[in-house]
Amino acid sequence: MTAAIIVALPTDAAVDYGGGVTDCASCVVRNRAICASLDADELALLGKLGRNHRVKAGHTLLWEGDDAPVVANVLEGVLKLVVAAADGREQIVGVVFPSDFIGRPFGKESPYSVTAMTDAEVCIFNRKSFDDFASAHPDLQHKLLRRTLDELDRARHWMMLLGRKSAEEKVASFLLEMSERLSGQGCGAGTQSGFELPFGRQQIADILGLTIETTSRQLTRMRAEGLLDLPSRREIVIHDRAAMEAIAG
Amino acid sequence: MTAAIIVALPTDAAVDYGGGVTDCASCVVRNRAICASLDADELALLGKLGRNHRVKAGHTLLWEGDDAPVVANVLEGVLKLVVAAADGREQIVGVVFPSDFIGRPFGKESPYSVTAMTDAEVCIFNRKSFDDFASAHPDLQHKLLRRTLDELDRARHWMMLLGRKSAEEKVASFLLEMSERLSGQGCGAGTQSGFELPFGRQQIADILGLTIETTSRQLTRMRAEGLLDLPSRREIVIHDRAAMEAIAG
DNA sequence: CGATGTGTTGACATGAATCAAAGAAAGTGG
DNA sequence: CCACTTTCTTTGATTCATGTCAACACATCG
Repeated sequence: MTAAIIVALPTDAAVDYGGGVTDCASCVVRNRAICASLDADELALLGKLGRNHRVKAGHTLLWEGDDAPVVANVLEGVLKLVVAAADGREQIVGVVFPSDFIGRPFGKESPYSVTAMTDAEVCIFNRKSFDDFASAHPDLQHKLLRRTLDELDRARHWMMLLGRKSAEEKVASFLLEMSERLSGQGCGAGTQSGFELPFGRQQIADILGLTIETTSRQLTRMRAEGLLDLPSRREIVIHDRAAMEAIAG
Repeated sequence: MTAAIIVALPTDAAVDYGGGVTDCASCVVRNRAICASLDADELALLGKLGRNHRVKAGHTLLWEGDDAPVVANVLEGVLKLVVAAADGREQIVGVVFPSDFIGRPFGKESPYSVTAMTDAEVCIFNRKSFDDFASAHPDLQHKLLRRTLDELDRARHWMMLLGRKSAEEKVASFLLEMSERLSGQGCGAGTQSGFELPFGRQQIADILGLTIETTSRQLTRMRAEGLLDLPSRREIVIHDRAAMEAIAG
């Protein structure tokens, strides 16, 4: 199955936490990330602590259980938060997009792994420095609190899906949520009926707590029923949104 | 005086948000709840905003989807956070104990219902007043942030359980977590091997994303295998903790 | 072109849900 | 304290959704 994950260990040399110096003023997520709470002076200060850093698709930024030395803002790309069992089973517990925050402030170790699903760019901070900075800047902390509360709501909502929904309902819910979150990305207005997923079947399965086969079958069936189209491996076009919502429950 | 803060909630007339005036200085959770971040003066201020309130077992304090007019600290008892589907399926997405915080600060509506599983006592705040107070008190907000981050970690960990674990693993994980959280309660040191659950089989099932029958069968089987004892409906005695941990995965 | 990773499809096995009924406990009222 | 009801739990028989195993199809890429 997913042997790769078990093999790779903290030795992964691809992760050094250096990277380019940050210029916050011109940052693409300046107004959407938690940094939006800061004025020019504060931003300059924080900028000194941050380092831009590229992560290739498939590479892991933070390892579950490791001391988590960094937190970061996502500038570009999509990353997944993964909890794994000893035997290799994986559950994706979160997916983060540009302007989202990653890492565990005020905590010793990372409760999950963070892995890039696409090539990504993140703005990294040493955790300790960030913690100190945050403690001194209530507005930043307020933003972080709001974000964390939103994430918690999302996680709990997802718990309902994982614990109580059928495979069909899971897939429908997933497609609807993704169409929303992905369209939030490209500045285009409203929800799009067609979109490109940043992940493959196995990863959808890991998000939904299903196997890749069940996931594939559900998608095929939905296509057969005219609910959607699958123009290519990662593209989805939802035809009948209302029906999809009815199924999602 | 006890100005009813808000009223009118669906069906359940037992909920009015009046209740006794709060005396924070002598509060049982003074040093464990988020209030621990406040000094005497601040506490007095917050105390004016709070009202003690009793909730009978089975009664609901907050309804999913409703405007959430209040937040609260738990003083005594155990409450559940529930997300329900239209057809009645329920998933318990959180269980809160004394000194825990409930409600959704800085948010419009409650993303889940909050229902007492035992007779409970809570210290209630009008949400708006609390939001304002919190915004003016960074230390309080910091505590709240830490708590929320912890809750998020716990929720994500639970997602792994819901999405990927077998019924047997779920029950074992549940028993271990409960034995820890419940012993955290009574000031007794360390984890206890025997404890009394504050909920029945159906509720365990709703926490684990199982049916009541499967839950019951797993417990019976574990007893048959000598892993545990079930002295009464709600009592659990874990005999072989190591084996239980091995099963939990 | 073979080689490799990824997705689809089929046949089959199985864990958990469902349906049904019987037992235990816990209330209730006499 | 005893019948009686109600609620909760256990147990059994059966079904069904999803997992598992296996083969194949389809891209993509040296």
